[in-house]
Amino acid sequence: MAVTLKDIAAAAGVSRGTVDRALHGRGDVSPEVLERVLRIAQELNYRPNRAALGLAALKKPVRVGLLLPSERNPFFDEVIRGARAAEESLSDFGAAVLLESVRGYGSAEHLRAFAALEERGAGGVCAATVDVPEIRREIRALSARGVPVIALNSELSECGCLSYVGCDYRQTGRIAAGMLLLLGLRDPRILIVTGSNRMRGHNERIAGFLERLREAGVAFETAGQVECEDDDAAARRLTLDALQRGGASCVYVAGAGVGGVGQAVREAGLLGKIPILAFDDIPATRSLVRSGAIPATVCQQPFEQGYRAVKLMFQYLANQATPPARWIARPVIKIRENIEEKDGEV
Amino acid sequence: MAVTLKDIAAAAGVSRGTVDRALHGRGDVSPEVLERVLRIAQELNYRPNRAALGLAALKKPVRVGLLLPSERNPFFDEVIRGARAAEESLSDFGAAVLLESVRGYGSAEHLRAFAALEERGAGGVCAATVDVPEIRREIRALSARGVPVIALNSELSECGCLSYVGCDYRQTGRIAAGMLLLLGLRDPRILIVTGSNRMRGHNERIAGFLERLREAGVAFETAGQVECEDDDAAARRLTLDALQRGGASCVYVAGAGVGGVGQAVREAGLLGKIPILAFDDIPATRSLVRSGAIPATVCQQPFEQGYRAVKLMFQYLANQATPPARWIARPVIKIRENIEEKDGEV
DNA sequence: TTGAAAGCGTTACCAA
DNA sequence: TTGGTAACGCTTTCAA
Repeated sequence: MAVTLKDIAAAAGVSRGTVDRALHGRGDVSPEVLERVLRIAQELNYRPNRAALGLAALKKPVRVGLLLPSERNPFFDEVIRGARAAEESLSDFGAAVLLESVRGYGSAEHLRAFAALEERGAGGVCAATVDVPEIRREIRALSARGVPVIALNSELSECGCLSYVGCDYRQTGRIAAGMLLLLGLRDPRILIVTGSNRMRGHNERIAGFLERLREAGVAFETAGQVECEDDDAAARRLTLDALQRGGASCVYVAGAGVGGVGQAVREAGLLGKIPILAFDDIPATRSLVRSGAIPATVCQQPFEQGYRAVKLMFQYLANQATPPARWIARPVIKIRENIEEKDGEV
Repeated sequence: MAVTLKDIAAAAGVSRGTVDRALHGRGDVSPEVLERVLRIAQELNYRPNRAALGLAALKKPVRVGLLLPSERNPFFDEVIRGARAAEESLSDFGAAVLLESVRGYGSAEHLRAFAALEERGAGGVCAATVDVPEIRREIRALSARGVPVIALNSELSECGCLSYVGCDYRQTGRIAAGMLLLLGLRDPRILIVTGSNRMRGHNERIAGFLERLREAGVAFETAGQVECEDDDAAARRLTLDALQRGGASCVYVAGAGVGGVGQAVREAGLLGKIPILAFDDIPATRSLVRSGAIPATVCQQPFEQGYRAVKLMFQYLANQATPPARWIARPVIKIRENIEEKDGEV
């Protein structure tokens, strides 16, 4: 049978309340008692019972804020599903999720959303936001006010975040390169379509991709790099233009806008003739995988990310369990034969 | 705030104990009270609180039996890791796992292991066993005695199992075919190495593989099919023989014995020249993926399977939550670039 | 057939 | 600085 507070109390000759205060540093405890209790807890390898923690936590429910650029963004819909699943499975422990859904990555709107979450009583916030000074300042201020922040999906530079939950973009780029290698293209000529040069994740995906190709000693060259601002219309225009001018044998899409890229490749009469490598499992990639235009897409488990972020934040708030500095989603390769598998059984 | 027993008791004008008995059909409850309580619970959408359930369940701990052919089998080591992880995360709810590890698939030994688990007080058993009459009879008998069984990793024909937790072998075969298609081999000549023609999973993997190739309209032919009894030495010998005789441009390994296959391909001077398609992430496949001999291996999340089986069984025993008839692990494609990712964060 | 109460492990509040 | 106690939601046992 597991060691309980009561066991420690008995061994230390004090009451359970005192043990509780000693272990959690709340309230006053005399130095001797403190030392004794901590030592005994250590020796007995005390681990608090989660069921009991949960039951007790019901008395003061915890609200986890969620800030996502999820307006009209199917990727973040999955993150939300995961967060809701976590809410559901933690609701018996007193958890609730507050969602602020914004459109795009404008920092003014993100700042408003942070304020709204605090206003609504969030005890902590999981945020997929932008790595700019004004946001970092806000996060530092929130943390100082006792509202910790977990960076979700987009990593943030030093700003006191509790943790990063997301993928390793460089690594997913390397995996995309691995799939390209399997295709066995001779001397590939690669057109790179990125979302934005300001998005760290997109840059890392490109760096990882090229790094791996170089490592493998492939005689590749690039047929240019275009920036589509994650917009399908721009992606279509720029890709078509580049294809007609540059003659690529392969397109690498580091960000969104895949639908536009597919359209351009079709208009150039190259659909199914040159492979498109892309990321994530969203309707646009999914349909191109089905048609064979995308041989493989490298996904990052958005459901899991949402689930994890909420769960880690809750455990921190309710049980003061410190999350790992980084929780990295395992990359998932999807091809035509497994693109229909659905994610998110928990 | 969620609806509690107390709320129902108040609404029905009875005590909490009565509500409990009514909802769970234990003890005597008058028809009128029963009807009233059930109706109110329904209306209020009552969902028992898991933390409280867990806390109360601590009083009578639940033991989940685990029967695995895991002696000298790295695949099942992962299943065990998953089961232990589940035990750990459920230990605060009164769960314990009893492991019986056997060598191979001999039904006599499996029967002994079933008996041992019952003897040791297992309230339910998760078993990776063989689909033969004497085993099915034992499972029926166990179930009748109130010890339910979940089929783990190997599906069993009708024998009253509570659930099947494992992969869809046909589907993983199709995915392997998908990877072969991506490689773009012209008119592939495929040597099929199976573990055993008596293993349903192996047969299904072959069927799915061939089915998908046919669907895709590939002009393939087989360079024979050999049966290695999941043994490396046999696999090496049979593969070498077949390669020298038949001249395959690709080897498909449906079961274990991959290490032997790799050895044979090397001895035939074909390592890295003809692709080997295999399953699971075990040391043998892993090292062949690293060296490039296996372009891709299709894995079935053994950790998850172990975790899931134990968790479902526990929830059934402790909270009478009926598990789904089938819990199918999502297949995972591993190539050189993601073979080092480690599984089993829960 | 029903109700009352104790107990599971933890937290939080009030009194000493 | 400490101890006692009620409370969280559910199960179980004992009395009525």
